[in-house]
Amino acid sequence: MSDIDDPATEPLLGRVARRRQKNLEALIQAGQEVMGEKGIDAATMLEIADRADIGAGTVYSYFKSKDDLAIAVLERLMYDLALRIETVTDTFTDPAQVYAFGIWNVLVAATSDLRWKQLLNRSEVIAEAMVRQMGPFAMRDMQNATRAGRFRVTDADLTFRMAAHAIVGVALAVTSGTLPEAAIAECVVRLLCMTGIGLDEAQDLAARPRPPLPPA
Amino acid sequence: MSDIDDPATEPLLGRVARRRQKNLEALIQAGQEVMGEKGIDAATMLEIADRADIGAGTVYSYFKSKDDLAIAVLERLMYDLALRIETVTDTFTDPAQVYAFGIWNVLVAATSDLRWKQLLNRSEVIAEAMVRQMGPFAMRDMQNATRAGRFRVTDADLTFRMAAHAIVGVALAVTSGTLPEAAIAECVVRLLCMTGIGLDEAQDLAARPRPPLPPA
DNA sequence: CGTTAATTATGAACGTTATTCACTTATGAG
DNA sequence: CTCATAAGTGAATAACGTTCATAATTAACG
Repeated sequence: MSDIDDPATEPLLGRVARRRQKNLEALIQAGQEVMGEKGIDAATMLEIADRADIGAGTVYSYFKSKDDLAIAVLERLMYDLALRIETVTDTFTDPAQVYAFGIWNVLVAATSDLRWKQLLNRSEVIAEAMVRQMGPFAMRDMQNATRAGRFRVTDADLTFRMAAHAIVGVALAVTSGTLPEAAIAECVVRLLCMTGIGLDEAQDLAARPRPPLPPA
Repeated sequence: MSDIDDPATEPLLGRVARRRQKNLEALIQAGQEVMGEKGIDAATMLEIADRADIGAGTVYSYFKSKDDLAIAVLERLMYDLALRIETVTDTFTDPAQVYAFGIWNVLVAATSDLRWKQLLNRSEVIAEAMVRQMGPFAMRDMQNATRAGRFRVTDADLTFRMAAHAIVGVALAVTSGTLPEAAIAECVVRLLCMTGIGLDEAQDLAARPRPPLPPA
């Protein structure tokens, strides 16, 4: 109690912090696996904890609740996809096409990736994760396109939030067979319409070729 | 076993059928109350059964599961609102305005009716109920407006499904304070854009006066 | 090194709640 | 009145998220 310097949390960043980081990653990874296999509700905290090789109670020192963990899992999924999309779109010249390419690929991922299918049943959670993680990218693209005179977006936040929920809804309908796969293309067109670009231009945008995404 | 006529289920419609009908109504009513007060998840089957004056186990002879009951509750809510909207719109002459008025009022109900707020947290359930109960009305309106040359909708089912999910998403954001009340108007504009009508006409449509709905 | 205070991990125990089921009650036909 | 069937009942069950008393680990300090 005599030391003058009080570095507070500085010396705490040793083995503990490293293990904590590893455990956190293991938990998100395990959560993604189990929830992706059985769905969020059917996934049990015990199985996730086991697969992450962590005690059942310990999970709660990383996440406040099961929903909290689910949010982290989904946000990770969204962020990873956003980055993969980004690697392709930063070669595009038309800002409107950047946005179009983005939502198209999100829709494709949501309907084809097995992991996503199980997660769609908690629409509000997955849509919220999408807004938080992909929103910044999407809003930037919409604003760029608006500045370039392509889109006419006044509230990018609202517009993308609407798009995110619509995407989840359509993905849900497609994976459950209520809507055909072909609906994806039309969905993209309609989401582009929401930006104020007009139907004809939207169809034109949606018809552009789409380079493949880099592998996950 | 001698009677020639075999009306099958005809004689069964006596006291039993009447009680069954009453119980069903009581259950949906009680479900609406309790779920509207505490949310779907926090509502317990026991409280709902009690309030409907029905044994806890008996509920399962009316609904396969809690989710099933929630779906029935939400579909009832949607259908009632659809009918109330209908009483106003059947005096309209512009078919595009009929659709615009409808989505606007759904959005208003979702953000102002206390009961709805608690239910929004199960987005996919409420959106699905909306599609099932209001979809037929909305699709008819969109198709009318398309025939009249106002909208340019090719897949009304898809378009309204997207709208329903977007509405729920926006309502969720407004009630949670993430979006301001003013977002409702802009949301309506963007949903109208999805019909292919173009931004300017959409804004014009959204600015039209809206007669009040009849009381519930 | 050994000691110690504090932080983190553990998994058994808890409480809650949707659902089931053995049993009772009500109904309508003969 | 009697019986067979359908409907109702609520206590018992099972499952799972979460908590908590205890144990292990850590890093600073003498």
